[in-house]
Parts: sequence; C-alpha cells; structure tokens
Amino acid sequence: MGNKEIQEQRMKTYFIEATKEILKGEGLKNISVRNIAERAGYSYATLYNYFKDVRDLIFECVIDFQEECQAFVVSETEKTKPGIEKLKSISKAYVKYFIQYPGTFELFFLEKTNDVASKQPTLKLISNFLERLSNTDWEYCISTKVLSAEDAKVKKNTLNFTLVGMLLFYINRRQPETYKEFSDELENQINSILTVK
Amino acid sequence: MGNKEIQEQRMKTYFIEATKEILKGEGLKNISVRNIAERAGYSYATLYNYFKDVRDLIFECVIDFQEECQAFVVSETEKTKPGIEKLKSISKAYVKYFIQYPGTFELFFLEKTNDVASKQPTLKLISNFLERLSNTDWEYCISTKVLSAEDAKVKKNTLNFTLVGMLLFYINRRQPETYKEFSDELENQINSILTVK
DNA sequence: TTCACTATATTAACAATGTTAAATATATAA
DNA sequence: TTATATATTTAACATTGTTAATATAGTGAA
Repeated sequence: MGNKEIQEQRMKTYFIEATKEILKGEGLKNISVRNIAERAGYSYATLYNYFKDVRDLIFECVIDFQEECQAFVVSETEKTKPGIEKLKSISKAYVKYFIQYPGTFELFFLEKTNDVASKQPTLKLISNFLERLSNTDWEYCISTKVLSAEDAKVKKNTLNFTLVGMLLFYINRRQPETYKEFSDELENQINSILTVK
Repeated sequence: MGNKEIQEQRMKTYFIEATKEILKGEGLKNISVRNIAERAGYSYATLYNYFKDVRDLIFECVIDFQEECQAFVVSETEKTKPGIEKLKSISKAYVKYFIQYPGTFELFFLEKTNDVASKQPTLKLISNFLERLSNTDWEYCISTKVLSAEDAKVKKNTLNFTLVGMLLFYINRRQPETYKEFSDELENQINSILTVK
C-alpha cells in the first residue's frame, strides 16, 4: 500500500470514528455532514473527497460495530456450554448490545439506503450477522441430534426475525414501556423458540 | 358538532387524504409539507392551522390505514375456517398488505416519533394491531384446547415479532432479494410458529 | 350596505440539511 | 524557486420544517 493509500485510509478513519462516536452517543438523528466533519476536525466539504455521500460514510461503520458487537457477545457467552444454552446466551447478548447502543440498531436496520446496489454487500452482512454469531452452535445442535437440519434452519430465522422485531418495537415504538417487561418477554421468546420438545 | 368543527374536520381530512395518497404511492421519503399541501390544494403554512407539525399529520393516517388493512384481511380470510388455519390466513394477508403498500409499513414501524408522549396512544394501536386482527382465533384455539393460554400468549407475540421482522428485512434491507424467496420463507415461518405438536 | 373585527390563508423569511462549484492553501516535481 | 497538481475550505444552491408578518375572506352590528 503506497503512501497515498495510507493517507487516504487515515482520512477515512477520522470521519468514520467521528461518525461512530455520534451514532453511539446521540444516535442517528444527530448525524449530519457538518456535525461529523466538525468532530473529525475538517470542513464538511472535505468529507466528499473520501466518501461518495454521507450514507456511504454511515454504512462504512457497520463493519466496525459488528466487530465490537461480536467481541461483546463472545465475552458475554464464554462460559456457557455449547448448544441450546449458548444460543440463548448469544441471543441475549446480541439484544443487549443494541439496547446499549440504540444508534447501532438504527444504522443496521432502520437507516434508509437510496442506492441499494452499491450497499448490497453491507446489507447482506447485516442480514446474516446473527447467523454468523451463532452458526457454530446451530451446527452443534444438529450434530448432537438435538435438532434436525430443517428445524435448525427455520428456528434460526425465527430467532433472527423475532429479536429484531422485538428491538424494533422497543426502540422505535416504546413498546413495551419498561425495560423489565421487555426483558421478561425476551426471555419468554428465546425459551419458546429454543426449547426442544 | 358545530359548523366550526365540521369545517375544521373537513380541512384536516383534505390534508390527511393527500398524505395517504403520497404514502401509498411514492412512500415516506417523498412526504414533505409542501408536497402534501400542494396535493391538498392549500399553501404549506395552512397545514399548521390544523396540525401541530407534520409528524402529527402523518401519524393521523395510521387509523385509516389500519381500517383499510383490516378490511383487506377480513376479505382475504372470510372463507377460512376458524382457529389455526385462520391465524395463518390472517398472517399472510397482513403481510401482503404491507408488501403492497410499503409506505404504510414505513409509517407504522419505521417513522420516528420525536414527541413520544403525545403519540403513545397511536404507538399502542400499532403494537397491538395484529393482536386485534387475530384475537378471536387465538381465543378459539384456547377454548378448543388446541393451545394452552400460555402457549397462545407467547406464540401470538412470536408471530407478531417475526412478521414485522421479516417485513423489515425485506422492505428496508432487500433481504431476501426475490419475492419468491420471501414468500416461501413466510410460509415456513408461519407454519413453524403455528404448528401444534 | 358599510364598517370594524375575527378567523383563515398566503407569502416571506429563517435555520438546518446535503451537495457541488469556485476559490484558496498546500504539497510536489522540475 | 517556481510551476503544477492535490487537498481543503468557503460560498452558494436547493430542499427541508417551521414561524412571523401580511393579506384575504367571512361575520355581525350600525
């Protein structure tokens, strides 16, 4: 990588880090080109030398947040034994991360994408994120005959849709109204989906 | 109701109808105060005599869309026999409505609410909408011993979260990429959640 | 009818947004 | 050092939601 590329990458990370800070702190609604640039220490127009537009920049944060979330999930589930128990822990940690940083939830699932073609890889990354976090343990369940391959496939998706659905209602629609209720319902849902008869 | 109220209500419906048209047609991203007012045949500032702000106006469309969706669901499920079969039909029709009018999905689940207090009733309406559409048949399942009350309660929520989650991925994240895949997965999910062992 | 008053509607204006073009500053190569 | 390319900033534009000032229409009394 030549000097040019190193410097360009460095500039990009300045903006990306600024964007991440705002997303984690104030959330998506406080993101603006001028806001980001100010925090990065540059003029707002400079941003356009490194990113096609502000959406491009915002979606570049996805990978970093996924890595952070993954590290969080791993650290929260280390001592859980593999299989169903681990799948439950992973689910809870996954949800916990987005509750802690609602801005990342907004970015992953709510932020609009005008130009869908160029963002397709990122959208794929988002859609199968939970799958990537949990695949080992689904495979484990299949290989230990706890679940059939078909059951695992459907339940994996049910879990994914349900967790994101719950988060959507709670973060974007304040439903239920208290965290306690949310947390109890989460427990119910996870147990119901992951309980093998 | 005095003349004053009649006229005021009439004015409100002009703006509401205009908003609904845009939402159903071009979707949420094409909503703007000037756009709505032009279609309603008034200046943009006039709108503020009848609505606190544009979000207020937008959320007033929820009730109308729910009625429309409910009528659609009823007409699509009339000839299905009550119980599990009906719950499956209702689920499919519910999803079908939002697929047909993605703008209504955006309004129901994606649109931000700055002032959450004043919109709390509407948010509640949204959260328990599917429940209202399907409660009769859940009760039927309980009374015919097909499901326990507890099972019904959890599954009802699983279904709600899963359907909205699926729609979120499909409408907002183009995942899966084809309607066929989406439709097949929908079938799988509904059957898995509503199949009683 | 005419005049004052009130209610309603429109135009003008503001601040904030994303984006681009023009202008300026900085780095590089001869 | 000077000419040229590159990087950055300032200025400007169009669009957004919202409010204040202005204009218009309707109403009730003389």
